[in-house]
Amino acid sequence: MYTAHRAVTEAHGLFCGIKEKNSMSWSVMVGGFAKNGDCVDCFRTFREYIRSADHPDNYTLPLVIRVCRDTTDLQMGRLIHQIVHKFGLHSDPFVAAALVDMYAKCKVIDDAKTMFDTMLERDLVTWTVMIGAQTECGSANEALLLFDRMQEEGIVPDSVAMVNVVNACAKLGAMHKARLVHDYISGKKFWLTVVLGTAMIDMYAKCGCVESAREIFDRMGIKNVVTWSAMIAAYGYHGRGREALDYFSMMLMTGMVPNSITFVSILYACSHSGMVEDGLKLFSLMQEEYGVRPNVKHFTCVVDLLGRAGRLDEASSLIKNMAIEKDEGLWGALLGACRIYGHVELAEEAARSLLELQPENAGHHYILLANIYARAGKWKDVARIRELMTRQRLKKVPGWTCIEVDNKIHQFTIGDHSHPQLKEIYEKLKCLCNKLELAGYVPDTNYVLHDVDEECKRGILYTHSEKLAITFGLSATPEGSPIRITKNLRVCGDCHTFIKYVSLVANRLVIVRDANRFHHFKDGACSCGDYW
DNA sequence: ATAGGGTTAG
Repeated sequence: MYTAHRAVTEAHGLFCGIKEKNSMSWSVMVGGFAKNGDCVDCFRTFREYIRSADHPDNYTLPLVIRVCRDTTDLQMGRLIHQIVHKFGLHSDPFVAAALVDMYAKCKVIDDAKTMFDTMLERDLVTWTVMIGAQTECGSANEALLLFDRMQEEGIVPDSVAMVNVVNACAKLGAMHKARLVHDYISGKKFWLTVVLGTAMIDMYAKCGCVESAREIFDRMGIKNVVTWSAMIAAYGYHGRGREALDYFSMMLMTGMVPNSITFVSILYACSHSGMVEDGLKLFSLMQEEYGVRPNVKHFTCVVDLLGRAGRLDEASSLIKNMAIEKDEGLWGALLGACRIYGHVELAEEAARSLLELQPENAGHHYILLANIYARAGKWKDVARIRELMTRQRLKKVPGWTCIEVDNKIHQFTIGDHSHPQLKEIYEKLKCLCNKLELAGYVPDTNYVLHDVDEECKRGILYTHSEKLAITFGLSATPEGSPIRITKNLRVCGDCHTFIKYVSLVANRLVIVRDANRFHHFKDGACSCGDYW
């Protein structure tokens, strides 16, 4: 009773008074601490339990494993896995599912997979956890294959399982697959819970179709703050700031209280649509009316907002005066703005602060800085940066682009020649470029940082994965149908121009999902207003 | 009076 009311101190008092504790009393106490978020007390009680009992039971173990998951304490997780082994409980489906989930959330997919593969009996939850694990660790494609395998083995999914499948589609941005999954959900008459509905909104939005996302939204009887935030975010990253603001007002009118994430979504929406004043107003409203303390993400949105509008000094002083810890994304936003406006000095300052944080994708930031130097014609500095990168063995993350054709996903990666039609595609791309150039396209070799001649630079631009994917898409899909591509990095300026001309010359709608947002290309223009 | 899986940003 006490643990149910989060009165864990009282519960512990009573617990200490019990002379002969059985496994049930231990598990209630451990679970009580776990529910309350007291991970130190939870682990301590668990240790006492192990010491006093002959062996731990399979009720208590999942509880502590879950705490390891929530705190991503892999070390503790592995220790508990050893205990599980020692007592031969690794084939218990409850314990095993908890372990798989813990490994996945700690991003060690190999251990999750080994655990899953060696299990004797897998039930719905175990499969669901593993499907989620693959998505979590960046193999959404694998997740969808697992879902097929699960069905082959006769396991019938429920709505929680479907949330994980829907998430995999969202991560992939695979529209055909999304439609198939949607049909499946409708056909099997799953109860459209708030969570499943919200996940589907997110899926459609991330597959590039806000309209379908909205249809789901409209049909949902019950919506929570997450549902509204997902819809607002969707309009935001599709560059439809006006509608994001409309939905935000509607949300307030229904009496729904926005949270910290809602404000990140709406601020982000403002920045992507260049609605500076609206964004700044919301930033103060958030603090004054809703008592939401701005975190580093909110500040990043505002820096982005100011930076894109060219108000670099305000952005930079906002960063200087803020009282919370600065992170990679924050400085990255400032650096990005410097790139747009060619502000070399501020870029150097941002890059210096950024690199002090020893970021994981240092290579990316160096490249951004090198881009800024290149634009300013400072080739010596470009060379210096490249040398630094070589010395530190920093590599550029290889760019890839995916396109879904006939329910199959084709991936194009720089330097990867595995696509069977690649030679043909290169020929077609050359031919396409000729047409585009006749229409006015001029390749922008400023985006090539290698110190080679103009002709070589043009050659390098040819290999950009989005160009290959689009060329392939043009011939592999019916005339007039939209082309949807997903890529892992941001579109380069030259490819952005290239795609504009494709939409004009081939008369196609091209929808690009990049690392940050969506671009809808139509009749030679892009929805981002060349601002990304 | 005890156990494992789910949604929004970046």
